Amino acid sequence: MATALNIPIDRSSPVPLYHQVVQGIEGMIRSGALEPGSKLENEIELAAQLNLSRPTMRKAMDELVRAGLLVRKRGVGTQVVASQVRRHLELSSLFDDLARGGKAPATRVLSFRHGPAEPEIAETLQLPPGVGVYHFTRLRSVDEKPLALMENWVRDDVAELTEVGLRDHGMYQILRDAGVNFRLANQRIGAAVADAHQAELLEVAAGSALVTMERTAVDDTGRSVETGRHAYRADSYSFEMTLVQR
Amino acid sequence: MATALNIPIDRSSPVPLYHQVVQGIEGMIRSGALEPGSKLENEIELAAQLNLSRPTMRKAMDELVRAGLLVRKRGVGTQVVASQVRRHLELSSLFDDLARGGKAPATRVLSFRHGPAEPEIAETLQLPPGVGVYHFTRLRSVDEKPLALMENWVRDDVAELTEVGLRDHGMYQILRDAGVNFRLANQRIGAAVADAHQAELLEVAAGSALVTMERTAVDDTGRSVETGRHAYRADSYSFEMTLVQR
DNA sequence: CAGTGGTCTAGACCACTGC
DNA sequence: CAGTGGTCTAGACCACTGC
Repeated sequence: MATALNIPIDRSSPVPLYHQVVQGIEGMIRSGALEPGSKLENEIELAAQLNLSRPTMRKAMDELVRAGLLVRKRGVGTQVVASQVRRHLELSSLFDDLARGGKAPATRVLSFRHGPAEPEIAETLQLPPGVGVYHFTRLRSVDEKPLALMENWVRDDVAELTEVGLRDHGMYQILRDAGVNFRLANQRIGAAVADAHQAELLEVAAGSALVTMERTAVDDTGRSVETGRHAYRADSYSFEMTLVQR
Repeated sequence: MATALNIPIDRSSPVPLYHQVVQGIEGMIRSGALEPGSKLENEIELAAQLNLSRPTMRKAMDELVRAGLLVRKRGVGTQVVASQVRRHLELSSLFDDLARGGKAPATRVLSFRHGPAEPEIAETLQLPPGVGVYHFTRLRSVDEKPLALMENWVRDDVAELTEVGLRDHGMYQILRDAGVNFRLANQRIGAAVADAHQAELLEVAAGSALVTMERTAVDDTGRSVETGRHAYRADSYSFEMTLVQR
């Protein structure tokens, strides 16, 4: 009954073996070769099929379980999840998400300042003495339609930001290019109604629903690099995610 | 410079060793024994200190990285994240969240039906022929204040639901008690403005902001057990989460 | 170059499930 | 009871970082 894996493993590839397995199983699920609800062989058998050790096979399975593609039960086995799975909510930027979706995002920089931080922002970013911030607001549109109003603060010791740079590129892209490796973000999603100013910029009626998001992002040295408050048109944007039981 | 770990490891405990380490480090971070931004010893040294193998130590570290408490960098080392971390968005229920927060949630069951599913719901839950659904709406309040309006559909072959049961217990608790092991959920968070009906029940002005959430939950056999649409008062509720770079 | 985390192996023993 | 995933060990070799 269980489906055998037909995954090419390239031991000379720089891609880790467990990740080749992850990609292979993801591909088989996407292509339909592994049907929703179908059962996999036990992990010892699968490891043998692919000439891998059991820990390596397990590491691949663990990742797929965390991604929400497989479910496992001790004493029973491993199954492909019987429902369509959305992409896991990742640490990504709006600009990248839009670009990946084939859209052409456009950005208008509404304000841009550089200087010392207000106490509240200094506290949020835990700024050391002498470190200032860039503070700017942007309006992001897709196909001429306004989508998001974004206010952000960025430590000024991680990169040099300019108004022109922010108009032409996503903020995360600029920071990554400057050598910032983002590791995690704390974020809060809520709702609000548009005030007159927001309504005019986002081209909706005052009183329309907005999805609000506050985020602070941390890099691989543990520093809080960036914090921001965003408002999205609720008719054009929502946050999708897959939660996995720990 | 690096802080030594002072964690009791009990090899006779049913709690896995790696999880004892996770709990120990979490505790040291919470108590301040491990300061934000401080560096840990390398993992081989830490494993030796606790008399554990390196893979076991690594498994604990991996979990803490995923939880957003540690950041690691190859060739450099491991650090405690320098910012306050919120709890990871988990697969949990509103009722449990409120109860954990020391609140006393109250539920009013506004409607309750049992029968065949509408085609859209049957599709969402991928119901097999002959399986019906419970369909109900609830108003959840905390300290007499309305917080959420919830409409849910539950497969009728996983548990027997009653109006009284739903009034006195959280839905997830009832399902877990009936033997359902939830594994993952797909959810979408957005915003809306309250219509007259919602406004009256939630005791806000019509036109107030609401946080909306749609969710479908999957159990350990891969079945979609439950789907629902919820609306929360935006002035009292938001979704917090920590995203970790994959 | 020394130090760090990342990957991988070949085992062992155990807990849980369903018959 | 047989079958499954869960935990754990003691190594090995490698890639990357910062000096």
